Amino acid sequence: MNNSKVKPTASELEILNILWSKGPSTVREIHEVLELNKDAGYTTTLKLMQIMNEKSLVKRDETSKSHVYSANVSKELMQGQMVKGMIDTMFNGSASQLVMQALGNHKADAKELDEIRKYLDLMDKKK
Amino acid sequence: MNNSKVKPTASELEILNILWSKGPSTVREIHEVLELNKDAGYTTTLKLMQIMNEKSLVKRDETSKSHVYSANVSKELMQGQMVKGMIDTMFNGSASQLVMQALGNHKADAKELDEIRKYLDLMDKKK
DNA sequence: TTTGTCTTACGAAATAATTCGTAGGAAGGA
DNA sequence: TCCTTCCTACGAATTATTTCGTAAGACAAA
Repeated sequence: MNNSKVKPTASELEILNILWSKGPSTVREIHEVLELNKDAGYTTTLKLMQIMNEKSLVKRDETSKSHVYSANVSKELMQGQMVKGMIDTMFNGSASQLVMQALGNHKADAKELDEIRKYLDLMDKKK
Repeated sequence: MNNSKVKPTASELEILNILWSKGPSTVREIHEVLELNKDAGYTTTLKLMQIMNEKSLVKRDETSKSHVYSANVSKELMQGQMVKGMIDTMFNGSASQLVMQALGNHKADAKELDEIRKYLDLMDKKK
């Protein structure tokens, strides 16, 4: 039940991303997706997922012969952790600095900008 | 002169941060700052900075006995790289998703929100 | 000059992360 | 049953990162 502050490595994050988008999956299924972008052996993927299980990043259902893994941390939580880490180490603790950097370099389209504006208004009203 | 896409490790990033805020410094000076937060030997810091020099993350002036190091990548560039990496790996390529996550969890104060709004307007006008 | 202090360079140990080979068991078809 | 295929577990090799011990030179004070 200990779960706070686990930092996934880059490889682990790739796997989590697949689990978040596909939902519960076997090692084989995950591996097939990974293979599209990089090449690694099947047992490499397996091992990685076993380690993630030990770390409680994922949980697994051992009912059937092929274990079924699912993410044990939410994408939102992990996003939050990572954004916070980034703000702390690279933006002197200022969320808005990060926001401006993000907007500056990756021109969101008009629709996106609008969403953000709405979001800002929403936050104002909450006060 | 090859410099694109160097990824600093966590330790290297700590050093870069110090260089960015203090400007050109000797190993001794950097080490003294690092010591405030963690404990590591002097030669550890030295080695790290030598490696960073090889990677061209920093450059050094060997004129005096104590070499003087300075950052060889701008903070803004590195912030950009890292934000981009984050957007790509964790936010499906959407900058605004990251922005909202950042705003959601780290309530920027009213003044900050205002800055962001101004920034958004600015971007609109640019179009 | 001799000694103590500070510096760099170098190599290698310690630790962390990734990769893979091999063994053994389950399941299905011939 | 016997063979082939697929699965897990495990241990160890490989690679990356961090840490530090030691040597050698510069320099200044005694």
